[in-house]
This record gives sequence, structure tokens and C-alpha cells, in this order.
Amino acid sequence: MFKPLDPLLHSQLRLAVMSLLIGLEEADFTFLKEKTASTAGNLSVQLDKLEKAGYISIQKSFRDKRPLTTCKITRKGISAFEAYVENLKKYIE
Amino acid sequence: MFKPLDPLLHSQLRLAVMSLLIGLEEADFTFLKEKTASTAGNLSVQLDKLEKAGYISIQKSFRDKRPLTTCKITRKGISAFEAYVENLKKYIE
DNA sequence: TAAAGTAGTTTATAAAATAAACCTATTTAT
DNA sequence: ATAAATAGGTTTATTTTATAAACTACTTTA
Repeated sequence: MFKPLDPLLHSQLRLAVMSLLIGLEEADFTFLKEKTASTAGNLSVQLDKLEKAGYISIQKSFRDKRPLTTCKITRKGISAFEAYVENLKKYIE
Repeated sequence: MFKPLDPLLHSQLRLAVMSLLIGLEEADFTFLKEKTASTAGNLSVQLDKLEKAGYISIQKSFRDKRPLTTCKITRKGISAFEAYVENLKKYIE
């Protein structure tokens, strides 16, 4: 009946990040921070977790001499997100 | 864009309980425990939180000489659940 | 050159989820 | 009659998360 919800995705901030990335395919740290209205610290930690899970990939570079962190959803991340959504629907129908 | 998700409902077990109660209007502890496949301890704690939030009401009585805990969703609980679902949809569309 | 801003990371704290242990009473087997 | 198992939970302890606060490193502006 109620299948377990992927704990990595069942988190407000991580879910919002994945939701953005699934539409955009690529986004930088500042963009994600603004769109999710999160603090930098929290976002940094949660992006780390998503990367360690293989749900996103993170590229670090420089733009205009400043650090630039770019995030991209992976195929694994897309499937995990889709599975999570299907699953979650059972809870809210 | 992403409104905050009611932390009381954004929990796997509490959400499953509310999901059941919104359909049934009333259910006892054992039924909820079975349907949600949770441990008694966890369920006990989470029902307490839902009650303290005013989302459910809990009646304690006896059936066949044994303790019987019956839960019912409140009007407040119904609105909170509906608001949560509407909100959550923004994350998963 | 000092102050303020950018782009983050690390560390510490608070809150949540979960499991393990416990409690009280009842039923069943010996 | 009594020991063991079961029912129906609660309480306490431990682990995991989420979040905020503090910090780092560098750049730009006054």
C-alpha cells in the first residue's frame, strides 16, 4: 500500500532542487539558492548528499574570477525522482 | 514558487496515517500499525504529534478488556492535509 | 586600504525518525 | 495455579536530518 519514500528525495530542499533540475538540466548554486529560498549552508550540504547518491553531478569552475558551482541531474536522479513521484501519489490521492 | 511544506505532514508515517484517516474518518491503533507497516513505538510517537497539532483526535477506551486507541481526523487535519497536497504538487509537477 | 560583497564550506545545534526496552493486562498451555 | 506467550501500547535512548551560525577565501567598491 504505502511503499517507502526515498529518504533522499523526501526532504523539502532536496526535492525542490531536483524539481528545478529536472526541468532545467543545469543550474548554478546561486540560482538554486534563490529559487529555493534556502541558506547557502543548507543548500551546500543538501547538494552534497544528492551528489553522493549519484542523483546530480556537480561541476566546480570559475566565472569572472569567482567560484561557480554548476549542478546537473543524472539519469539515475531522473529515475529516482520519477519513482518517488509515482510512489508519493499513493499517499496523497 | 516552492512554498514551505507543513513539517508535520511531510513525514512518511504521519502522512500515511493522515492519508488513511482522511478516507476512513476513524481507525484504531492496530489497524494503522498494520496498514502503515510501522512499529508500535514509532506510531505512538507520531500519533501524539498529530494530536498535539490538532490534526487528529484520539480516544482511549477498552474493547474485550483490552486498551483500544481510536483515531479520527479533525476538520483542521483535513484542511492541513489538503493544503499540503496542493502545495506538494508544485514540487512534483 | 578598509569595508562590503560574492560564493561558497565547515561546524555546531536543534529537531525528527526510529529502535529498543519496558509496562500492564490478558489469554493459553502445562 | 502458574509460567509463557500475546495484545496494546508508552517511554527512553540512539541515530539521522535539517538548519543556522560561523568561518574561509577571494573580489570589488568607496
